[in-house]
Amino acid sequence: MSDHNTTPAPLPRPGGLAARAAAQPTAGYLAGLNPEQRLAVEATDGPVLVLAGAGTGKTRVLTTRIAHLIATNRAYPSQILSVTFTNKAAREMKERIAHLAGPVAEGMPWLGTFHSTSAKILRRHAELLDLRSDFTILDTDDQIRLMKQVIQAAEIDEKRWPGRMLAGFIDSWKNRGLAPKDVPPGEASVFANGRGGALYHAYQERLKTLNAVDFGDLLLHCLTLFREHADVLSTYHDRFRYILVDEYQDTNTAQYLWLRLLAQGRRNIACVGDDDQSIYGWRGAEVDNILRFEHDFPGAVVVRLERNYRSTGHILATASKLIARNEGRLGKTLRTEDVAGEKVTITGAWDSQEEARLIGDEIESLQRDGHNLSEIAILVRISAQMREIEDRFVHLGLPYRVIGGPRFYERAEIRDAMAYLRCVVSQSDDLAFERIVNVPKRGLGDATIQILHNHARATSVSLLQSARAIVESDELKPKARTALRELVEAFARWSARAEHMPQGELAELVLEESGYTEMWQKDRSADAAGRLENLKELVRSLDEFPDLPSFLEHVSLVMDADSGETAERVSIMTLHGAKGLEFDTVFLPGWEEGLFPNQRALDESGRAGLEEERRLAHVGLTRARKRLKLYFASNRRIHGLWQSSLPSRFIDELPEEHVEVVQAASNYSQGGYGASRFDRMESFGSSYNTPGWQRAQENKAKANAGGGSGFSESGGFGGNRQRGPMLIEGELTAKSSASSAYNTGARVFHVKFGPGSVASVDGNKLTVDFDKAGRKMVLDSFVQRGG
DNA sequence: GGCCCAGCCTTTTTT
DNA sequence: AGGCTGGGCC
Repeated sequence: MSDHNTTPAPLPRPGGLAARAAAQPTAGYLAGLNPEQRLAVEATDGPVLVLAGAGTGKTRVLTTRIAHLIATNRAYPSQILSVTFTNKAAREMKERIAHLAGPVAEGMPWLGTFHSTSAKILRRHAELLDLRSDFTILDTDDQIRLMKQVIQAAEIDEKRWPGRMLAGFIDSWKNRGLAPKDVPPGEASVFANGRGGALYHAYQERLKTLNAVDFGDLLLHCLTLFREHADVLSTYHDRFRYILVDEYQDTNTAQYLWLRLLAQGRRNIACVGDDDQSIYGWRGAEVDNILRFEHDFPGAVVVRLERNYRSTGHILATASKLIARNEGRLGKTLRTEDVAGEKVTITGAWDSQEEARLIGDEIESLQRDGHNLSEIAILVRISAQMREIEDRFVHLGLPYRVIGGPRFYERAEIRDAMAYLRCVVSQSDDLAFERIVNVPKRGLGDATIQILHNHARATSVSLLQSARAIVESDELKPKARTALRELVEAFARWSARAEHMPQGELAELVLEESGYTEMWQKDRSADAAGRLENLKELVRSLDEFPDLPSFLEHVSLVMDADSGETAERVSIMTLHGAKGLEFDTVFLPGWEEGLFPNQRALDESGRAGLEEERRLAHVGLTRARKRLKLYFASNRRIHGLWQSSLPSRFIDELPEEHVEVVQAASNYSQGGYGASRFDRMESFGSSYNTPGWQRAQENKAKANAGGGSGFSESGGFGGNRQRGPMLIEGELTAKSSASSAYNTGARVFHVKFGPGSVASVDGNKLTVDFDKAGRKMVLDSFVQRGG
């Protein structure tokens, strides 16, 4: 261990727990750890990297380490910063610490995700970043809507340059810790013919006006805070005696910088991860962070956990052999003391429907043998694969559950309801207001919203405030005006009620009075009932929170609702979704070239993409405890078209001695390509005679001839620039003529009503006698002098 | 302003 | 094939 670590300052004893630990030289919580695990727990000071292979007790090490820090008096629970990626992981850790160390875990205020921890820090120092401490956190949906507005305001063709694409660029910049000014000019110009950087800038300005941040900002603003306010950073250095990081291989650059700034203080940082399970490169994770750890944190202790407690011999050997093909890895050799168990099976099917049939049959037979359905999982590469499997299971009456999919809080009805509540809480949440202003339909369409926007922008107020002013005028037609007035009055009423009413009850009232519930009650579509059910569930969950704002914070950051359902069902999920889970029996369908490894990953990231796909395969294989069953189909429908496909190269990479090729015993199979294929896997082709195989070969030849090497040589966005550069400056702040007070008798011009004379003035409201339209009440921001 | 049709695009997913 | 978006028409 490095010698330059500061010994932690002595702490007052946090009571009974410490006393207990001091009394017993070998504390109970250390019992049962293997030597490596124990080292990982007891190497408390200085940087530590724990390379924890699949199933080697990673979470156990993390939680025991925390218990150890507390029990040996090294830190209070509140002095330990512990970050995870997902809420699920954070929740699980909390539970396990509570189990180990008792209720002290309740006092771990700094155990959370990168994002929730960042949000907590930002709320304390919001003013240093030009934000109010009640800033809103936008989700992806809000983000994209805002991007669209920014793009439109810049008069860029939104068809050519969609908001979602800009969101992608900005997201990846934020993942790399780049503020608008830091984006390399070359990259910034990639979007919208050179205007990407300006749009990023404009987007950030809009966020600031809205007092809002997006997910990326949570980290980015923290970086700014830490860098520009050394005094603030040093208070966190004092506070966080120990830092722990879960799934370190998934950190992106921004998170890495965030950690490094915080770890500068005491250098007590322990990162746990597995480079072989890094599967989020496509969203900015840098495997390099873990590969470079010893370089970044000199003197680091590296502990390898290689004893696998999960899988039987054949399964583990298969997974190890596969992942050994990767070059960019730190290298671990997993071993088990478990029995060899069943060999891994590989089954070839004629097509994806037969594949689904075979899996269904296999599961039914397992079920007959008394296996628990909740110990069976089917892991697919892409969600689209789920459908055929689900169809088959429905047909068989086999209970299943799809994990992942659209999350509760992402459903439209929940987001609508949330938008209502956000407006009740905050007068200035324009995005929320815009979302629900015409839901249910009130006859307030684009035209009305445009008027609201114009006034809001001209007078620097929020949309809701703007609406309040406009209903006092004749700007809108009577119908729209009445509708808007009702809405404005309703919000005033609800906000007043919010003070004293339990939030569940309030939500119910809002949904009722706004007509939102009624809208779904009247809806004849099949899922309307489910949506109403979801709304009820939302109202129920609201009451679990002390107040509305804390509920809203929870929803923005903890966007998952664990249904907690434990009924006996087969689980179907993506390989990504399966990380961290384990099952007795795992089915892995779709091991075909193009699907897995996924062609797009190969096209976009080349060799690195292939290695990531292989890691994904490794994750899939290591989810199984006792039984592992791989499948490939010779024909699969992709985007509606039947395509023939070759078995995945990953199948060829599996060790023969641990794998058994199963003959698909179905009538639909055209022959026994399965069994023989594996025998001759080194020499593709020649002796195969089944139609499927021949088709596959033809297809392969065609693909090769067609220049489908997969690697695009261009790297260019050049070529298709058609429009010249446009003006960028000032597009977002189109202030209308600076209007202040008009005097009685002044001549004014109104776009809709034409010329007229001011009859009287009341603040920003003018009564004007229009030459043609007669007497109208208008807002001064809508008229110009003259006429 | 609202409804209906046509065309588009399709990985993986968290916060 | 299918779900969503955008545009055009009433």
